[in-house]
This record gives sequence, structure tokens and C-alpha cells, in this order.
Amino acid sequence: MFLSTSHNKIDLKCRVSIPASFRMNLERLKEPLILFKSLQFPCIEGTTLTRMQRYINAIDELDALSDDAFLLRMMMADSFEIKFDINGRVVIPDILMSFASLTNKAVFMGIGESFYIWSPSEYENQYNKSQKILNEKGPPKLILKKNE
Amino acid sequence: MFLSTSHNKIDLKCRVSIPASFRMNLERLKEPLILFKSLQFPCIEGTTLTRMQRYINAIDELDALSDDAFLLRMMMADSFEIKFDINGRVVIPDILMSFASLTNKAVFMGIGESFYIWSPSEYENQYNKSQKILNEKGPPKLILKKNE
DNA sequence: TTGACTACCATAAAATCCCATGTTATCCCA
DNA sequence: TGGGATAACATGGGATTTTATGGTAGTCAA
Repeated sequence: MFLSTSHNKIDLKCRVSIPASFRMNLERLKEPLILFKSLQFPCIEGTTLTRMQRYINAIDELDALSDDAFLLRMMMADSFEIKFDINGRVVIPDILMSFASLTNKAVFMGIGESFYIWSPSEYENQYNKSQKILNEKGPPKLILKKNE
Repeated sequence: MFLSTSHNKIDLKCRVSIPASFRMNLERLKEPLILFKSLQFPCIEGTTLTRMQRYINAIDELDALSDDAFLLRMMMADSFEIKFDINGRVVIPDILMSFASLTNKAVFMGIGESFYIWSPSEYENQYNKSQKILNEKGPPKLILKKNE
């Protein structure tokens, strides 16, 4: 599971350390890391290859001419399998750097099955937005299921 | 798995480098590369021989005398098994060059089981189209599903 | 013999690997 | 519980390898 938030530096080669806990999660699962453009936010989403594989398999199940299939294909095109260097760093592809408006700092935000990489300013925007919703509408109703 | 997008140059001999990650995918699978006319778009589709076989089998499922079967056979007739040179380049057949309106640049777009080769301007069209659909209709429903 | 195709060589640019270092977190014992 | 020792982590920089791409020589067929 990807949990917690941390701020890391992006160097001139677009390298950034993935938080150790995220790396350990991937190692434990023996999963390669995939980075891709979030479909909902101006940020990068990180997840496992297996999870990405499920999207790919789903394409064949859909009507090949449908909008959904089209969007999923475009999503694959903006996905990258990422390798770690010996110190646990990755290089963020240019396409993703500019999509998420990243320059020299990245905010890593674990959200369970995957994680987001935000630019600090966008992260702040989203954070403020969430606080505002919380103040106006109160906490969301949650129904917790037991683990099977 | 074919993922990510990259822009490569096509030289005067119609040679072009296949992105290294795509080549490695083919090598890992020990699969030859097949290039053919996309059935949906004005672009070239690249895939493995095994997957091409599945397309062909699908044609056999259709009414052999139908217009659909006829069209599919005509498209499949312009399929080529492609060899790499020592540097990972291929020669794009003339028929495919003109079908996809390729001149001196190619955009390689990985979509999981296969990949597309676009002319830069057509690629841009498709990308813009996808952004428009995304804005109007939101992300594909599938994305919102939880892993089991 | 010419033209097209193929195989191979050369090179610049880019990506990757790995060592070094300061900083933070963790451990362990007094 | 405090504080020093130790390990883990984040980050900088340089060496090395890979990649993309231009070019040339050899081969085969018309």
C-alpha cells in the first residue's frame, strides 16, 4: 500500500527519490513501477505494472471503436515503465514533467493502490480545495467493509 | 507490453529506429514484428506475429462472403513482417508510408498489446480529440474500479 | 551496369550506472 | 531517558553504456 506524503527534490537530470516506503511496497510485491498522466488531475500517477495490465486487458473487452477504448489507449501511450537506480531514484520523463508542471520539487502522495506526484503549488491548491469541501459539506460518509 | 510515446526521425531510405523499449518487449517475447494498416485510423499498427494471427482468426469467424470480411482481408494483405538492422532500425514499406502520410518524422505510441506509428500532425489531432472527450465525458468508468 | 536493398561502421547525444557525501532517522546501551 | 553509534535515506557529480541516426560498402536482381 502507498501511504503518507513527502516532499523530495527533483535535480537537473529530472531525477527524484521515490519515498523509501513506496519502494519497499513495490519490492515486496516484486512489481515494476509505472508512471502515467492522471486522468483527473494535473499530476502524475504511479502504480504497479499488474494494475496497468488490467487496463490493457480491459481494452480488448470493450467495443474497439468506443470513446472509452480510445481514452484507455491514449492513457497507455502516456504511461512509462520506470527503472530505479541503485539509490532508489527514478528519472521522470519530459512528457510527465511538463504535464504535471514539475520543476525542482515533487510532492509524493500515497493513496493506497497508487500514488500521485504533484508540483508543490498544485498540491497546495488541491489540499486547500479539499479543506474547503470538508468545511462546507462535512466529512464524507464512509462504510467500511471487512477484509475477506 | 508496449507503453509510452516517442518521436523518431525517418531518413531518406525510410529507415526509422523502433524505440528501444518496444524492441526489448519483442525480444523478451521472442516475437517478430508485424506492421500493417490500422483498421480504425490513418496510421500504422505494429504488433507481434502471435497477435496478428488472432486478427486473422477473427476474420474466419465472420461470414466469408461479407463486405466486412472482404475489407479486413484487403487490409491484412498489406501486412509486413519486418526485420531489424543491427541498430534496431526498420524500413517502413512504401505502402505504409503513404497510408499513414509519413514523411520525415514518426510518432510511436504504445498502447499495450500493440503500438501505432503516426505522422506528427495526425498524432496531434488524435491527442487533442482525446483531451476533448476526457473533458466532456470524464475518465473511462473502468478506471474507477477497485482491484479485487 | 544500374538501382534498390541489406548489412555493417561511426558518432553525437542522451540515458543509465555507480561512487561519494551530507543529512535524517533508528538503534542500543548506559 | 539521553546521547552517541549505526544504518538508512536523499542528493550531487562523473564515468560508462545505450540509443538514435548518418553514412558507406557489399549483394542481388533486373
